[in-house]
Amino acid sequence: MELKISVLQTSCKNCSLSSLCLPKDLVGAEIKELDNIVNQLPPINKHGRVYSQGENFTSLYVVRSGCVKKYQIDSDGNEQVIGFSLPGELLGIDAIGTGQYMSSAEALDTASFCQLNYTRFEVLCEKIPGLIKHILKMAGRELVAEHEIHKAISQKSIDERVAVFFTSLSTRLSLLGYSGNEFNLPMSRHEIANFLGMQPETFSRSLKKLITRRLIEVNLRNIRINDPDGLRLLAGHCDSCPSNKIKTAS
Amino acid sequence: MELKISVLQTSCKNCSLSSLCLPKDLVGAEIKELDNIVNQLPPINKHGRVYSQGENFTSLYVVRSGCVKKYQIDSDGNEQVIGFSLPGELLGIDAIGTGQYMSSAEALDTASFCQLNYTRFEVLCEKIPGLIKHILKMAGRELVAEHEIHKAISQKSIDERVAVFFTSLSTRLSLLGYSGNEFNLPMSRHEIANFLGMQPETFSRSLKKLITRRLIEVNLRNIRINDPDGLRLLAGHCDSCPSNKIKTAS
DNA sequence: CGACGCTATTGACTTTAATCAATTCCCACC
DNA sequence: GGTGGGAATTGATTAAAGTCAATAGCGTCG
Repeated sequence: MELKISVLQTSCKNCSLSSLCLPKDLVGAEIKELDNIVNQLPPINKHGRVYSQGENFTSLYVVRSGCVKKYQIDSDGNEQVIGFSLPGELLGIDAIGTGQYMSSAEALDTASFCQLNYTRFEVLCEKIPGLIKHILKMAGRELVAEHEIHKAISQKSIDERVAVFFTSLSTRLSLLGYSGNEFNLPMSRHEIANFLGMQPETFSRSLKKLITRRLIEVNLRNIRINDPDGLRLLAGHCDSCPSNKIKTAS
Repeated sequence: MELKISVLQTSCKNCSLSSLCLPKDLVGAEIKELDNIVNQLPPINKHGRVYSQGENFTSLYVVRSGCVKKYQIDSDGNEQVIGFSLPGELLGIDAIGTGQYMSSAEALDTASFCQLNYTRFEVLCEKIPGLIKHILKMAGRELVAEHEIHKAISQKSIDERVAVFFTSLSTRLSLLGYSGNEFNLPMSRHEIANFLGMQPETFSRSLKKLITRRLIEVNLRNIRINDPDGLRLLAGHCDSCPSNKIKTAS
Protein backbone atom coordinates (compact mmCIF):
# COMPACT_ATOMS: atom_id res chain seq x y z
CA MET A 1 0.00 0.00 0.00
CA GLU A 2 2.77 2.40 0.82
CA LEU A 3 4.21 1.33 -2.49
CA LYS A 4 1.63 3.33 -4.41
CA ILE A 5 2.90 6.45 -2.78
CA SER A 6 6.44 5.79 -3.86
CA VAL A 7 5.42 4.90 -7.39
CA LEU A 8 3.62 8.20 -7.69
CA GLN A 9 6.69 9.93 -6.32
CA THR A 10 8.34 11.94 -9.04
CA SER A 11 10.65 14.40 -7.34
CA CYS A 12 13.03 14.38 -4.42
CA LYS A 13 11.31 17.62 -3.46
CA ASN A 14 8.15 16.02 -2.21
CA CYS A 15 9.66 12.73 -1.16
CA SER A 16 9.11 11.92 2.47
CA LEU A 17 12.59 10.41 2.69
CA SER A 18 14.43 13.49 1.49
CA SER A 19 15.20 14.56 5.03
CA LEU A 20 17.11 11.32 5.39
CA CYS A 21 18.96 11.04 2.14
CA LEU A 22 19.48 14.67 1.12
CA PRO A 23 21.29 17.54 2.75
CA LYS A 24 19.00 20.13 4.32
CA ASP A 25 20.08 23.22 2.45
CA LEU A 26 19.31 22.37 -1.15
CA VAL A 27 17.48 25.01 -3.14
CA GLY A 28 14.73 24.26 -5.62
CA ALA A 29 16.93 24.46 -8.69
CA GLU A 30 19.42 22.06 -7.17
CA ILE A 31 16.73 19.52 -6.39
CA LYS A 32 15.58 19.76 -9.96
CA GLU A 33 19.05 18.95 -11.22
CA LEU A 34 19.22 16.09 -8.80
CA ASP A 35 15.91 14.75 -10.06
CA ASN A 36 17.44 14.57 -13.49
CA ILE A 37 20.02 12.06 -12.42
CA VAL A 38 17.90 10.12 -9.95
CA ASN A 39 16.41 7.07 -11.55
CA GLN A 40 13.39 5.74 -9.75
CA LEU A 41 13.53 2.03 -10.34
CA PRO A 42 10.44 -0.16 -10.55
CA PRO A 43 9.90 -2.26 -7.41
CA ILE A 44 11.98 -5.37 -6.93
CA ASN A 45 10.40 -8.51 -5.56
CA LYS A 46 11.59 -10.59 -2.65
CA HIS A 47 15.01 -12.10 -3.33
CA GLY A 48 15.63 -9.68 -6.19
CA ARG A 49 19.13 -8.24 -6.31
CA VAL A 50 19.89 -4.55 -6.34
CA TYR A 51 23.51 -5.36 -7.17
CA SER A 52 25.78 -8.34 -6.83
CA GLN A 53 29.18 -8.86 -5.32
CA GLY A 54 31.93 -8.55 -7.91
CA GLU A 55 30.01 -6.39 -10.39
CA ASN A 56 31.58 -3.17 -11.48
CA PHE A 57 30.43 -0.19 -9.50
CA THR A 58 28.11 2.08 -11.42
CA SER A 59 25.51 3.41 -9.05
CA LEU A 60 24.56 4.19 -5.52
CA TYR A 61 21.04 3.34 -4.42
CA VAL A 62 18.72 4.73 -1.82
CA VAL A 63 16.11 2.40 -0.36
CA ARG A 64 12.70 3.93 -0.98
CA SER A 65 10.55 1.20 0.52
CA GLY A 66 11.05 -2.29 1.83
CA CYS A 67 14.07 -3.78 3.48
CA VAL A 68 17.34 -4.98 2.04
CA LYS A 69 19.87 -7.57 3.15
CA LYS A 70 23.53 -6.82 2.43
CA TYR A 71 25.76 -9.86 2.40
CA GLN A 72 29.00 -11.33 1.16
CA ILE A 73 29.70 -14.86 0.02
CA ASP A 74 33.28 -16.04 0.29
CA SER A 75 35.13 -18.52 -1.85
CA ASP A 76 33.95 -21.36 0.36
CA GLY A 77 30.34 -20.42 -0.23
CA ASN A 78 29.82 -19.13 3.28
CA GLU A 79 27.44 -16.25 3.57
CA GLN A 80 28.00 -13.35 5.90
CA VAL A 81 25.16 -10.92 6.39
CA ILE A 82 26.70 -7.47 6.70
CA GLY A 83 23.61 -5.51 7.51
CA PHE A 84 20.02 -4.65 6.76
CA SER A 85 19.00 -1.42 5.08
CA LEU A 86 15.76 0.43 5.62
CA PRO A 87 14.11 3.26 3.63
CA GLY A 88 16.24 6.37 3.37
CA GLU A 89 19.46 4.42 3.71
CA LEU A 90 22.22 4.34 1.15
CA LEU A 91 23.47 1.23 -0.62
CA GLY A 92 26.76 0.74 -2.39
CA ILE A 93 29.13 2.98 -0.45
CA ASP A 94 31.54 0.12 0.02
CA ALA A 95 31.96 -0.06 -3.75
CA ILE A 96 33.25 3.50 -4.09
CA GLY A 97 36.66 2.65 -2.74
CA THR A 98 37.27 -0.37 -4.91
CA GLY A 99 35.24 0.19 -8.06
CA GLN A 100 33.44 -3.07 -7.52
CA TYR A 101 30.51 -4.01 -5.35
CA MET A 102 32.09 -5.90 -2.50
CA SER A 103 28.79 -7.28 -1.32
CA SER A 104 25.36 -8.14 -2.69
CA ALA A 105 22.15 -6.36 -1.82
CA GLU A 106 18.92 -8.31 -1.94
CA ALA A 107 15.33 -7.33 -1.26
CA LEU A 108 13.81 -9.11 1.76
CA ASP A 109 10.35 -8.21 0.59
CA THR A 110 9.06 -6.08 -2.24
CA ALA A 111 11.30 -3.04 -2.23
CA SER A 112 11.93 0.02 -4.37
CA PHE A 113 14.96 2.18 -4.92
CA CYS A 114 16.32 5.40 -6.27
CA GLN A 115 19.34 4.79 -8.45
CA LEU A 116 22.12 7.35 -8.63
CA ASN A 117 24.55 6.87 -11.46
CA TYR A 118 27.82 7.65 -9.77
CA THR A 119 29.55 9.26 -12.72
CA ARG A 120 26.70 11.69 -13.26
CA PHE A 121 26.42 12.11 -9.53
CA GLU A 122 30.09 13.11 -9.27
CA VAL A 123 29.59 15.74 -11.93
CA LEU A 124 26.61 17.14 -10.11
CA CYS A 125 28.57 17.13 -6.85
CA GLU A 126 30.93 19.69 -8.33
CA LYS A 127 27.97 22.02 -8.74
CA ILE A 128 26.37 21.16 -5.42
CA PRO A 129 29.16 20.50 -2.94
CA GLY A 130 26.70 19.80 -0.15
CA LEU A 131 25.71 16.63 -1.91
CA ILE A 132 28.90 14.69 -1.58
CA LYS A 133 29.49 16.02 1.91
CA HIS A 134 26.18 14.47 2.81
CA ILE A 135 27.14 11.12 1.30
CA LEU A 136 30.34 11.26 3.31
CA LYS A 137 28.30 11.85 6.44
CA MET A 138 26.20 8.83 5.66
CA ALA A 139 29.36 6.80 5.12
CA GLY A 140 30.63 7.97 8.49
CA ARG A 141 27.42 6.85 10.16
CA GLU A 142 27.62 3.49 8.46
CA LEU A 143 31.11 3.11 9.84
CA VAL A 144 29.86 3.90 13.34
CA ALA A 145 27.15 1.27 12.95
CA GLU A 146 29.77 -1.26 11.90
CA HIS A 147 31.79 -0.48 14.98
CA GLU A 148 28.75 -1.11 17.10
CA ILE A 149 28.21 -4.53 15.63
CA HIS A 150 31.93 -5.26 15.82
CA LYS A 151 31.82 -4.60 19.52
CA ALA A 152 28.65 -6.60 20.03
CA ILE A 153 29.96 -9.69 18.28
CA SER A 154 33.37 -9.28 19.81
CA GLN A 155 32.49 -9.11 23.47
CA LYS A 156 28.81 -9.29 24.17
CA SER A 157 26.98 -12.43 25.17
CA ILE A 158 24.34 -13.95 22.94
CA ASP A 159 21.41 -12.36 24.76
CA GLU A 160 23.10 -8.99 24.76
CA ARG A 161 23.69 -9.19 21.03
CA VAL A 162 20.06 -9.99 20.39
CA ALA A 163 19.07 -7.07 22.59
CA VAL A 164 21.41 -4.82 20.60
CA PHE A 165 19.76 -5.95 17.40
CA PHE A 166 16.21 -5.24 18.53
CA THR A 167 17.13 -1.99 20.19
CA SER A 168 18.90 -0.75 17.12
CA LEU A 169 16.15 -1.84 14.77
CA SER A 170 13.57 -0.26 17.01
CA THR A 171 15.41 3.06 16.93
CA ARG A 172 15.72 3.04 13.17
CA LEU A 173 12.06 2.21 12.67
CA SER A 174 11.05 5.01 15.02
CA LEU A 175 13.09 7.46 12.99
CA LEU A 176 11.08 6.42 9.95
CA GLY A 177 7.86 7.13 11.77
CA TYR A 178 6.99 3.50 12.43
CA SER A 179 6.33 2.09 15.84
CA GLY A 180 9.55 1.18 17.55
CA ASN A 181 7.79 -1.10 19.98
CA GLU A 182 5.91 -3.36 17.64
CA PHE A 183 7.07 -4.38 14.21
CA ASN A 184 7.35 -7.24 11.80
CA LEU A 185 10.77 -8.58 11.00
CA PRO A 186 11.37 -8.63 7.27
CA MET A 187 14.26 -11.08 7.69
CA SER A 188 14.45 -14.70 8.77
CA ARG A 189 15.88 -16.01 12.02
CA HIS A 190 18.67 -17.51 10.02
CA GLU A 191 19.62 -14.14 8.56
CA ILE A 192 19.54 -12.36 11.90
CA ALA A 193 21.61 -15.09 13.52
CA ASN A 194 24.16 -14.92 10.73
CA PHE A 195 24.39 -11.15 11.07
CA LEU A 196 24.90 -11.42 14.82
CA GLY A 197 27.53 -14.11 14.57
CA MET A 198 25.57 -16.98 16.03
CA GLN A 199 23.69 -20.11 14.98
CA PRO A 200 19.93 -20.00 14.31
CA GLU A 201 19.35 -22.47 17.15
CA THR A 202 21.21 -20.20 19.52
CA PHE A 203 19.21 -17.20 18.35
CA SER A 204 15.99 -19.10 18.92
CA ARG A 205 17.01 -20.02 22.44
CA SER A 206 17.98 -16.45 23.16
CA LEU A 207 14.61 -15.20 21.96
CA LYS A 208 12.98 -17.57 24.39
CA LYS A 209 15.04 -16.21 27.24
CA LEU A 210 14.11 -12.63 26.40
CA ILE A 211 10.47 -13.65 26.33
CA THR A 212 10.78 -15.40 29.69
CA ARG A 213 12.32 -12.24 31.09
CA ARG A 214 9.30 -10.35 29.74
CA LEU A 215 11.44 -8.00 27.72
CA ILE A 216 9.73 -8.86 24.45
CA GLU A 217 6.85 -10.81 23.02
CA VAL A 218 7.26 -12.76 19.83
CA ASN A 219 4.72 -14.11 17.43
CA LEU A 220 6.44 -15.50 14.40
CA ARG A 221 7.97 -12.47 12.81
CA ASN A 222 5.99 -10.03 14.85
CA ILE A 223 7.97 -8.49 17.65
CA ARG A 224 6.62 -6.47 20.50
CA ILE A 225 9.04 -4.81 22.86
CA ASN A 226 7.48 -4.89 26.31
CA ASP A 227 10.31 -3.35 28.23
CA PRO A 228 12.33 -1.01 26.02
CA ASP A 229 14.44 0.23 28.93
CA GLY A 230 15.23 -3.25 30.13
CA LEU A 231 16.15 -4.29 26.63
CA ARG A 232 18.35 -1.26 26.19
CA LEU A 233 20.00 -1.96 29.50
CA LEU A 234 20.72 -5.51 28.42
CA ALA A 235 22.01 -4.31 25.07
CA GLY A 236 24.32 -1.90 26.82
CA HIS A 237 25.64 -4.81 28.79
CA CYS A 238 26.12 -5.00 32.50
CA ASP A 239 27.91 -7.64 34.47
CA SER A 240 27.14 -5.50 37.45
CA CYS A 241 23.43 -5.61 36.79
CA PRO A 242 21.93 -8.33 39.04
CA SER A 243 18.97 -9.00 36.79
CA ASN A 244 21.30 -10.18 34.09
CA LYS A 245 22.66 -12.88 36.30
CA ILE A 246 19.30 -14.58 36.35
CA LYS A 247 19.34 -17.76 34.41
CA THR A 248 16.29 -19.54 33.12
CA ALA A 249 16.16 -23.22 33.99
CA SER A 250 17.95 -25.13 31.34
CA MET B 1 65.08 7.90 12.77
CA GLU B 2 62.43 7.87 10.13
CA LEU B 3 60.90 10.61 12.18
CA LYS B 4 63.51 13.07 11.02
CA ILE B 5 62.30 12.66 7.50
CA SER B 6 58.75 13.47 8.41
CA VAL B 7 59.75 16.43 10.48
CA LEU B 8 61.63 17.85 7.54
CA GLN B 9 58.61 17.21 5.38
CA THR B 10 57.03 20.50 4.44
CA SER B 11 54.75 19.81 1.51
CA CYS B 12 52.36 17.11 0.41
CA LYS B 13 54.10 17.39 -2.92
CA ASN B 14 57.24 15.59 -1.84
CA CYS B 15 55.65 13.43 0.81
CA SER B 16 56.15 9.75 0.24
CA LEU B 17 52.67 9.04 1.52
CA SER B 18 50.88 11.33 -0.93
CA SER B 19 50.07 8.44 -3.23
CA LEU B 20 48.11 6.95 -0.37
CA CYS B 21 46.29 9.90 1.05
CA LEU B 22 45.85 12.19 -1.94
CA PRO B 23 44.07 11.75 -5.25
CA LYS B 24 46.36 11.21 -8.21
CA ASP B 25 45.37 14.09 -10.40
CA LEU B 26 46.18 17.11 -8.28
CA VAL B 27 48.08 19.89 -10.01
CA GLY B 28 50.84 21.88 -8.36
CA ALA B 29 48.68 24.85 -7.45
CA GLU B 30 46.13 22.62 -5.81
CA ILE B 31 48.76 20.90 -3.69
CA LYS B 32 49.96 24.30 -2.59
CA GLU B 33 46.48 25.25 -1.43
CA LEU B 34 46.24 21.95 0.33
CA ASP B 35 49.54 22.56 2.08
CA ASN B 36 48.03 25.72 3.49
CA ILE B 37 45.40 23.86 5.40
CA VAL B 38 47.47 20.81 6.33
CA ASN B 39 48.92 21.17 9.78
CA GLN B 40 51.89 18.94 10.42
CA LEU B 41 51.67 18.15 14.09
CA PRO B 42 54.72 17.49 16.23
CA PRO B 43 55.20 13.81 17.06
CA ILE B 44 53.05 12.26 19.73
CA ASN B 45 54.55 9.79 22.19
CA LYS B 46 53.32 6.35 23.05
CA HIS B 47 49.85 6.49 24.62
CA GLY B 48 49.34 10.03 23.41
CA ARG B 49 45.87 10.75 22.06
CA VAL B 50 45.17 12.13 18.63
CA TYR B 51 41.55 12.67 19.62
CA SER B 52 39.23 11.29 22.25
CA GLN B 53 35.81 9.77 22.13
CA GLY B 54 33.09 12.34 22.75
CA GLU B 55 35.09 15.38 21.69
CA ASN B 56 33.58 17.63 19.08
CA PHE B 57 34.76 16.84 15.59
CA THR B 58 37.14 19.42 14.21
CA SER B 59 39.74 17.66 12.12
CA LEU B 60 40.65 14.64 10.13
CA TYR B 61 44.15 13.24 10.58
CA VAL B 62 46.48 11.29 8.36
CA VAL B 63 49.01 9.03 10.04
CA ARG B 64 52.45 10.11 8.89
CA SER B 65 54.55 7.69 10.91
CA GLY B 66 53.95 5.20 13.67
CA CYS B 67 50.91 3.15 14.42
CA VAL B 68 47.63 4.11 16.01
CA LYS B 69 45.04 2.19 17.97
CA LYS B 70 41.41 3.19 17.49
CA TYR B 71 39.12 2.15 20.30
CA GLN B 72 35.87 2.81 22.08
CA ILE B 73 35.11 2.57 25.75
CA ASP B 74 31.51 1.93 26.75
CA SER B 75 29.63 3.04 29.83
CA ASP B 76 30.83 -0.01 31.75
CA GLY B 77 34.45 0.83 31.02
CA ASN B 78 34.94 -2.00 28.58
CA GLU B 79 37.33 -1.26 25.78
CA GLN B 80 36.77 -2.37 22.23
CA VAL B 81 39.66 -1.98 19.82
CA ILE B 82 38.18 -0.97 16.48
CA GLY B 83 41.30 -1.05 14.41
CA PHE B 84 44.92 -0.11 13.94
CA SER B 85 46.01 2.61 11.55
CA LEU B 86 49.29 2.75 9.67
CA PRO B 87 50.99 5.61 7.81
CA GLY B 88 48.92 7.02 4.97
CA GLU B 89 45.67 6.04 6.63
CA LEU B 90 42.94 8.46 7.58
CA LEU B 91 41.65 8.97 11.09
CA GLY B 92 38.37 10.50 12.16
CA ILE B 93 36.02 9.56 9.35
CA ASP B 94 33.54 8.12 11.79
CA ALA B 95 33.18 11.57 13.33
CA ILE B 96 31.96 13.21 10.13
CA GLY B 97 28.51 11.69 10.39
CA THR B 98 27.86 12.64 13.98
CA GLY B 99 29.94 15.74 14.64
CA GLN B 100 31.69 13.99 17.51
CA TYR B 101 34.57 11.58 17.62
CA MET B 102 32.92 8.27 18.30
CA SER B 103 36.19 6.61 19.21
CA SER B 104 39.60 7.51 20.55
CA ALA B 105 42.84 7.29 18.64
CA GLU B 106 46.04 6.64 20.55
CA ALA B 107 49.64 6.29 19.44
CA LEU B 108 51.07 2.82 20.01
CA ASP B 109 54.57 4.16 19.64
CA THR B 110 55.92 7.57 18.73
CA ALA B 111 53.75 8.72 15.85
CA SER B 112 53.19 11.83 13.79
CA PHE B 113 50.22 13.18 11.93
CA CYS B 114 48.92 15.65 9.42
CA GLN B 115 45.91 17.49 10.72
CA LEU B 116 43.18 18.65 8.38
CA ASN B 117 40.77 21.16 9.83
CA TYR B 118 37.51 19.92 8.42
CA THR B 119 35.84 23.27 7.99
CA ARG B 120 38.74 24.61 5.96
CA PHE B 121 38.97 21.30 4.21
CA GLU B 122 35.33 21.48 3.13
CA VAL B 123 35.90 24.92 1.66
CA LEU B 124 38.89 23.68 -0.27
CA CYS B 125 36.88 20.69 -1.47
CA GLU B 126 34.59 23.02 -3.34
CA LYS B 127 37.60 24.20 -5.31
CA ILE B 128 39.13 20.76 -5.72
CA PRO B 129 36.31 18.27 -6.04
CA GLY B 130 38.73 15.36 -6.38
CA LEU B 131 39.68 15.83 -2.78
CA ILE B 132 36.44 14.87 -1.13
CA LYS B 133 35.86 12.12 -3.65
CA HIS B 134 39.13 10.65 -2.48
CA ILE B 135 38.11 10.86 1.15
CA LEU B 136 34.89 9.11 0.25
CA LYS B 137 36.91 6.37 -1.41
CA MET B 138 38.97 5.94 1.71
CA ALA B 139 35.78 5.79 3.75
CA GLY B 140 34.50 3.09 1.41
CA ARG B 141 37.65 1.06 1.89
CA GLU B 142 37.42 1.43 5.63
CA LEU B 143 33.90 0.07 5.43
CA VAL B 144 35.12 -2.92 3.44
CA ALA B 145 37.79 -3.57 6.05
CA GLU B 146 35.15 -3.47 8.77
CA HIS B 147 33.10 -6.02 6.89
CA GLU B 148 36.10 -8.28 6.73
CA ILE B 149 36.62 -8.17 10.46
CA HIS B 150 32.89 -8.55 11.03
CA LYS B 151 32.96 -11.76 9.04
CA ALA B 152 36.11 -13.03 10.73
CA ILE B 153 34.77 -12.54 14.24
CA SER B 154 31.34 -13.72 13.26
CA GLN B 155 32.18 -17.08 11.77
CA LYS B 156 35.88 -17.85 11.71
CA SER B 157 37.65 -19.97 14.28
CA ILE B 158 40.27 -18.48 16.58
CA ASP B 159 43.20 -19.66 14.48
CA GLU B 160 41.59 -18.38 11.31
CA ARG B 161 41.02 -14.98 12.86
CA VAL B 162 44.64 -14.73 13.90
CA ALA B 163 45.67 -15.71 10.40
CA VAL B 164 43.39 -13.01 9.00
CA PHE B 165 45.05 -10.48 11.25
CA PHE B 166 48.61 -11.32 10.23
CA THR B 167 47.72 -11.65 6.58
CA SER B 168 46.00 -8.32 6.52
CA LEU B 169 48.76 -6.58 8.46
CA SER B 170 51.36 -8.13 6.19
CA THR B 171 49.58 -6.83 3.10
CA ARG B 172 49.30 -3.34 4.51
CA LEU B 173 52.94 -3.23 5.51
CA SER B 174 53.99 -4.40 2.06
CA LEU B 175 52.01 -1.59 0.50
CA LEU B 176 54.03 0.82 2.60
CA GLY B 177 57.24 -0.66 1.32
CA TYR B 178 58.03 -2.62 4.47
CA SER B 179 58.65 -6.32 4.57
CA GLY B 180 55.40 -8.18 4.73
CA ASN B 181 57.08 -11.31 6.00
CA GLU B 182 58.93 -9.96 8.97
CA PHE B 183 57.80 -7.14 11.16
CA ASN B 184 57.47 -5.94 14.72
CA LEU B 185 54.03 -5.63 16.20
CA PRO B 186 53.46 -2.17 17.60
CA MET B 187 50.53 -3.42 19.67
CA SER B 188 50.25 -5.74 22.64
CA ARG B 189 48.78 -9.23 22.65
CA HIS B 190 45.96 -7.87 24.72
CA GLU B 191 45.10 -5.27 22.11
CA ILE B 192 45.19 -7.71 19.23
CA ALA B 193 43.04 -10.19 21.14
CA ASN B 194 40.52 -7.50 21.97
CA PHE B 195 40.36 -6.40 18.33
CA LEU B 196 39.81 -9.98 17.19
CA GLY B 197 37.14 -10.71 19.76
CA MET B 198 39.02 -13.17 21.90
CA GLN B 199 40.85 -13.37 25.24
CA PRO B 200 44.61 -12.76 25.44
CA GLU B 201 45.12 -16.31 26.71
CA THR B 202 43.28 -17.66 23.71
CA PHE B 203 45.35 -15.52 21.38
CA SER B 204 48.51 -16.78 23.01
CA ARG B 205 47.47 -20.38 22.54
CA SER B 206 46.56 -19.73 18.93
CA LEU B 207 49.96 -18.19 18.27
CA LYS B 208 51.52 -21.34 19.61
CA LYS B 209 49.47 -23.47 17.26
CA LEU B 210 50.47 -21.38 14.25
CA ILE B 211 54.11 -21.74 15.30
CA THR B 212 53.73 -25.51 15.69
CA ARG B 213 52.23 -25.63 12.22
CA ARG B 214 55.31 -23.76 11.01
CA LEU B 215 53.23 -20.96 9.52
CA ILE B 216 54.94 -18.27 11.53
CA GLU B 217 57.81 -17.68 13.92
CA VAL B 218 57.39 -15.43 16.90
CA ASN B 219 59.91 -13.72 19.07
CA LEU B 220 58.20 -11.39 21.45
CA ARG B 221 56.72 -8.78 19.21
CA ASN B 222 58.75 -9.82 16.22
CA ILE B 223 56.76 -11.82 13.72
CA ARG B 224 58.14 -13.78 10.81
CA ILE B 225 55.74 -15.30 8.36
CA ASN B 226 57.27 -18.57 7.20
CA ASP B 227 54.45 -19.74 5.00
CA PRO B 228 52.50 -16.80 3.61
CA ASP B 229 50.39 -19.00 1.36
CA GLY B 230 49.56 -21.39 4.14
CA LEU B 231 48.62 -18.51 6.37
CA ARG B 232 46.49 -16.94 3.68
CA LEU B 233 44.77 -20.25 3.10
CA LEU B 234 44.01 -20.56 6.78
CA ALA B 235 42.75 -16.99 6.87
CA GLY B 236 40.33 -17.94 4.15
CA HIS B 237 40.37 -16.21 0.86
CA CYS B 238 40.02 -12.58 1.74
CA ASP B 239 38.34 -10.63 -0.98
CA SER B 240 39.27 -7.28 0.35
CA CYS B 241 42.99 -7.96 0.19
CA PRO B 242 44.15 -6.07 -2.90
CA SER B 243 46.43 -8.88 -3.91
CA ASN B 244 43.51 -11.24 -4.23
CA LYS B 245 41.14 -11.36 -7.12
CA ILE B 246 37.49 -11.24 -6.44
CA LYS B 247 35.55 -14.36 -7.11
CA THR B 248 31.84 -14.12 -7.65
CA ALA B 249 29.87 -16.89 -6.09
CA SER B 250 28.05 -19.06 -8.56
C1' DC C 1 73.14 -5.87 39.31
C1' DG C 2 68.91 -7.13 41.31
C1' DA C 3 64.14 -6.41 42.35
C1' DC C 4 59.80 -4.96 40.84
C1' DG C 5 56.07 -4.67 37.64
C1' DC C 6 54.00 -5.56 33.56
C1' DT C 7 53.22 -8.66 29.70
C1' DA C 8 52.82 -13.04 28.12
C1' DT C 9 52.41 -17.89 28.62
C1' DT C 10 50.80 -22.12 30.46
C1' DG C 11 47.70 -25.24 32.97
C1' DA C 12 43.28 -26.83 34.96
C1' DC C 13 38.69 -26.29 34.85
C1' DT C 14 34.06 -24.18 33.67
C1' DT C 15 30.93 -22.13 30.81
C1' DT C 16 29.06 -21.16 26.53
C1' DA C 17 27.54 -21.85 22.27
C1' DA C 18 27.99 -25.09 18.22
C1' DT C 19 26.57 -29.28 16.42
C1' DC C 20 23.65 -33.07 15.50
C1' DA C 21 19.11 -34.77 15.43
C1' DA C 22 14.28 -34.77 15.88
C1' DT C 23 9.96 -32.57 15.97
C1' DT C 24 6.70 -28.96 15.38
C1' DC C 25 4.84 -25.20 13.12
C1' DC C 26 3.56 -22.21 9.21
C1' DC C 27 2.48 -21.30 4.70
C1' DA C 28 2.09 -22.07 -0.06
C1' DC C 29 0.21 -24.98 -3.27
C1' DC C 30 -2.55 -28.47 -4.92
C1' DG D 1 -9.20 -28.63 3.30
C1' DG D 2 -5.19 -31.52 2.99
C1' DT D 3 -0.28 -32.07 1.97
C1' DG D 4 4.57 -31.13 1.40
C1' DG D 5 8.49 -28.36 2.34
C1' DG D 6 11.04 -24.90 4.46
C1' DA D 7 11.50 -22.37 8.85
C1' DA D 8 11.71 -22.48 13.58
C1' DT D 9 12.01 -24.64 17.86
C1' DT D 10 13.56 -27.95 21.14
C1' DG D 11 16.58 -31.49 23.15
C1' DA D 12 20.98 -33.98 23.88
C1' DT D 13 25.66 -33.87 23.33
C1' DT D 14 30.22 -32.19 21.97
C1' DA D 15 33.59 -28.94 21.02
C1' DA D 16 35.49 -24.53 21.69
C1' DA D 17 36.76 -20.72 24.02
C1' DG D 18 36.45 -18.23 28.47
C1' DT D 19 37.86 -17.96 33.21
C1' DC D 20 40.71 -18.44 37.08
C1' DA D 21 45.13 -19.09 38.84
C1' DA D 22 49.92 -19.64 38.73
C1' DT D 23 54.28 -19.08 36.54
C1' DA D 24 57.71 -17.35 33.37
C1' DG D 25 59.89 -13.78 30.79
C1' DC D 26 61.32 -9.17 29.69
C1' DG D 27 62.34 -4.40 30.58
C1' DT D 28 62.94 -0.61 33.62
C1' DC D 29 64.72 1.77 37.21
C1' DG D 30 66.76 2.44 41.39
